[in-house]
Amino acid sequence: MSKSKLTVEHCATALRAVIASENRRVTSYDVAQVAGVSQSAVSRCFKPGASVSKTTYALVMKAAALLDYIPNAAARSLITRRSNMVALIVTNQANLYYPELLAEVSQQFAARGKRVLLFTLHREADVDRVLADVWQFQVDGVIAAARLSEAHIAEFDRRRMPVVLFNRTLRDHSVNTVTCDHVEAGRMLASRLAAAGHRQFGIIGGSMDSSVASERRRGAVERIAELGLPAPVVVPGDYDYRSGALGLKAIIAELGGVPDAIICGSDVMAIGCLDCARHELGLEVPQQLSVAGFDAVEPSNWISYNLTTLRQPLPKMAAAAADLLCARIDQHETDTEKRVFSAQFIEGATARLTPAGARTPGLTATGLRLPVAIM
Amino acid sequence: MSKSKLTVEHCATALRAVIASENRRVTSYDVAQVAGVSQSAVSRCFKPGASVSKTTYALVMKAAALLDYIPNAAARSLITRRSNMVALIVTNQANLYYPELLAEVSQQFAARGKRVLLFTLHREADVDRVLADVWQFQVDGVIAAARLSEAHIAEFDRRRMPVVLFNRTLRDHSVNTVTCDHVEAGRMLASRLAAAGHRQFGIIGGSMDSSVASERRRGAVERIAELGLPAPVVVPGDYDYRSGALGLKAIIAELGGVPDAIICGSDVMAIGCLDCARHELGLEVPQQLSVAGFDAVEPSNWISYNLTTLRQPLPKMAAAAADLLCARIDQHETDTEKRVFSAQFIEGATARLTPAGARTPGLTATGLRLPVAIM
DNA sequence: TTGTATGCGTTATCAC
DNA sequence: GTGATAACGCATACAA
Repeated sequence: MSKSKLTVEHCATALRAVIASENRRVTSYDVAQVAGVSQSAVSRCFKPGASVSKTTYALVMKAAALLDYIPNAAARSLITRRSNMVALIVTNQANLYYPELLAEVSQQFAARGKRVLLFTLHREADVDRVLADVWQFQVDGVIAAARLSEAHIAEFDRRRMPVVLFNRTLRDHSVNTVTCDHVEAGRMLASRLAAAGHRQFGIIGGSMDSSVASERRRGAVERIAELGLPAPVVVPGDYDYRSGALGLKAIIAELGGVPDAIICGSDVMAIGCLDCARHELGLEVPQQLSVAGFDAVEPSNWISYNLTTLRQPLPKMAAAAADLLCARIDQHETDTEKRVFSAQFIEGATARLTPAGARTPGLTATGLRLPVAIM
Repeated sequence: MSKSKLTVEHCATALRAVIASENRRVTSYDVAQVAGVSQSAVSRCFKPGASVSKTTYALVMKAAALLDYIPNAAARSLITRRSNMVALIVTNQANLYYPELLAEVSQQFAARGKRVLLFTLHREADVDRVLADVWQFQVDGVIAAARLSEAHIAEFDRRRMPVVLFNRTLRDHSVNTVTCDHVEAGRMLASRLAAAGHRQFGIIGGSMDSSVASERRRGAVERIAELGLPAPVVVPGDYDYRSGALGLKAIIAELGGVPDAIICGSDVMAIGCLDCARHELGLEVPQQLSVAGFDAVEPSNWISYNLTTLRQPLPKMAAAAADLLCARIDQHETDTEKRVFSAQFIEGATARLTPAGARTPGLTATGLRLPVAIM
């Protein structure tokens, strides 16, 4: 062990004692002192592409390690005007039904050197308080997976805060969005079911302020009308298991019989509907009733359900959201873009997907058979 | 509209233009200028219990509103040494199987004026990189719901970083923890099942580095031994649906027959086991086989499963974690405390919970009947 | 490549 | 109650 090394280490431990007694943090000045260089040299060593000599760098890193020095992100953000934090605003609902979303978003940003500050809404009314916090914390951008008003979006603009809406759209506003085409998904599902001969549909929607569920419903209703089928019975739902059972019973009551197919605004409701149909009402699914959902959550794939559903490409959507936001933050991109992904159809086994033909006549509520519809 | 008001508003709009042209942020100096007071007066107005006159306060708030001024948390934290952020370190697994956890923790801290910065681990190996970020971002404390080594905990101490371990314990270390008593839960489950006459157990554990699953397993194994029952067959699992089916088959293979009961380290595995037993192997549950899990995740309550399981009081645990951490942060509490909650038994319908008696003889693999065991 | 000097936006300390 | 002034810890323009 060389003499100079000994000196450096002694110096470091002595300084650590001083720092501890003064009850302050280790700063770049401390490192500079131990390393025998200036504070700016230390600063440069922690900046990726800076011009520092090999020897200075080694000295500084040695001293930093001895002192357990780590740059203070708050102080850095003050001058760089970059906090390397992004806000993720998410409703509890989204959190419960897409548990992967948080992890995906978090990792996509981590890979881009940014961390996620979490803002959960338990009620939509909280949005004002939450936004006030978002401004305070100096995040570099926002991923909003919650319902925001036009006024709120306008505030983002006013504060020049980059934002990407996730599965939300806002007409008449140039704002970055990443969405799954829920209208298309609803249409696709209706088409497939109609092609298999279903005529009378029931639809269990989401809560009234959920744009996702309402778009799915709209797509299905549109397509059913285009195909000239009887108007579906539409009942509201609350996105939960119980809603599925309640919705099914409400539809049967209103229709005075069992429909050919039930389209649910989410998998959890579809599973609730399915369990009710099979275990409470004793209906054979899909022989007497087809049931379909949306989202392809994990349980939809379990043997007991094997649900017919549509999958959102969540990992790709999270990556797209991170890309859009980082482009605005780091490359000062100003053009806005709307990235729309298609849902992927999962056949499952809770819906008949081929025409029943003569093999199983009389399954529809109306007793009428539809020729294979054009998809 | 009074003359002075007009002046203030004009002044504000003019200043906003200047600020925009200089491409800088709105600061407390700007507000002070518009309000006609000093910068420190503005600062005081935004500090909850400060001494400011009614009129000054009104002037400042008016000016702040006109300028869309919000205090900069980064600058504040530099001097107060408080960022009002806490880190939540969580594995992807925990995120997937306890989706409520994130929301609960986030809201508990929001209620205490703190925000959650999210750190997800996709591999345990990431922990070093993640911790480096935790230090950088100057969080006030850490909730760790991931496996941390003794060395890592020691680093928390060294950096004087308050930390609460969530569902993790570390022997020989005085550190705040909030846990569910998983050993007790495992024992409780074994007792109940043994009391109902089950003799031969199979256990599907969690992955080998999951303390939660291993504690549950240990509790069950201990209790089974205490009751003098045959040694259970223990196989590892991976916390996922597929592990449940694989585990069941492995147990049957090793045992050369169907055991009386399977205890799974998590609900998801229990559900996988259940589906395999019923739909692949054609076993009647619970008549031919009892299956139990842990966690009481939402699907465990669905009609198709109605699982016998144990619930962790997650909301209370999240609140306790927030309390402990905030006490250390805000009241500089130095004593450490371990808060242990009991799991709540959920009867469900996938396990026989009363002695079979003479009604259904010969159900056990060994054909022997156990007298009601002492709980 | 390196060191000096300055500013980021706030809170805290002190006189007044 | 109010206003000047000094930190907080870092990055950067500039001179050397």
